[in-house]
Amino acid sequence: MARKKEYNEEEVVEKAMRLFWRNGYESTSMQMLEKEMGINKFSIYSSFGNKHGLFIESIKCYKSKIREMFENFKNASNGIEDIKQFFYDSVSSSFKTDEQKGCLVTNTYNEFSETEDLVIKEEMTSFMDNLKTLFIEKLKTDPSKDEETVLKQANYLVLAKHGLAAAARVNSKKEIEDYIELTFKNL
Amino acid sequence: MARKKEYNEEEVVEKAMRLFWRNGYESTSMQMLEKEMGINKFSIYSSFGNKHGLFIESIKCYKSKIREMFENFKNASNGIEDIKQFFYDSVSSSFKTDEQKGCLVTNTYNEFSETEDLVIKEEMTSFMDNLKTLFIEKLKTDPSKDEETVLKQANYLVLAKHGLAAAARVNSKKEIEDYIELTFKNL
DNA sequence: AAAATAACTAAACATTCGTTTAGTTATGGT
DNA sequence: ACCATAACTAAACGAATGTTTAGTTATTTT
Repeated sequence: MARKKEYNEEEVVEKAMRLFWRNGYESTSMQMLEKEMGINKFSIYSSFGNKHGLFIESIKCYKSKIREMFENFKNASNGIEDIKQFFYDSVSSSFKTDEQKGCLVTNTYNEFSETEDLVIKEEMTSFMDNLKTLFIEKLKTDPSKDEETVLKQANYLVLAKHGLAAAARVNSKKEIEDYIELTFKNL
Repeated sequence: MARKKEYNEEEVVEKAMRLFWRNGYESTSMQMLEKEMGINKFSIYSSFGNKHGLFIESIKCYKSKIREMFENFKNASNGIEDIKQFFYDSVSSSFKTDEQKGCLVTNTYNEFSETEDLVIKEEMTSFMDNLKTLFIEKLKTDPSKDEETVLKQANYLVLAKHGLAAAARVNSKKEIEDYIELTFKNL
């Protein structure tokens, strides 16, 4: 054995994740990552292979960060009201850390949409699919809704979430809240 | 006087605009632009100064392309039904040319959100503000709506349009249509 | 027809990108 | 205590970026 790493991989990945979130993949350079992560380029490369590997790891980090939020959402038992709360939560969390822009998933999907990067693409669509599945689950708690309606409304909510994510920084908090209210008015 | 230009500036700008639309600003290189526009780098630089200048010109081109659509929308006189039609139109136009991804405005706003590029930023917010103004105008045709409701619903529609733009390629046409239906259900 | 000038081509430019390499420092086991 | 080895620093790498320059071609004016 030999010398120990002077940094914690999980910690530096989280820092990278936030930087990627702020700037997107292409606009985040290795120099910026070096500074933000507080470690040398060599260390980044020996820990994560290359920039792409670091990004994948950042996505995984995001995933685990978001898992808790999803878990809470999943375990709640007030149907549509939970979805609504989820909307509010996701907004307030992106207002809380107001450096972050919108939703990492939406941003990343947009940036990689023209590439052939299937790993990234599948990771992103899996995020969206999971969300849709949760919405369906919640909507099903209302027995008066037939299957078609549930699916329709779930798709609607996924798209509404997209709108929220895309506009979370350009619109005011009040506008966002009004939007959520109206979104749930006829569900 | 001397030699004439062998290309039409308007034509090549439109080609540049479509390329920027597909790839975003950063991911579109001068080499790609050279090929797509069909003219030499030198010609691009002598006509538009630099890459940024060409992009500004591309935005102006987009603006004039969209103006017609906006004008039609403005002159229609069926209130909310016109807004709904506008939603369908903007979706079908982005499905028609399925190379284009979502909405140029939303994409650009996302890409430039972290920069200090005020020219671009203002150009983008002006697009959004114009849209909101039109929505307000349409919603006002219903005398039963008070001013607050109109404003609230206009904001709602702007955000819904965002969601549509962000998800126009990842979701199926049917899902998009259902989304539009539900969006207008309680307006 | 010749001179002037603007538009063309293509190569070179400096800079930045992601990545690698060479050399140093620190820590582990024997 | 010493050697092996892993983690560090910093400089260099080639490729790609946006931009400029030098040199050629074509068109207008006199």
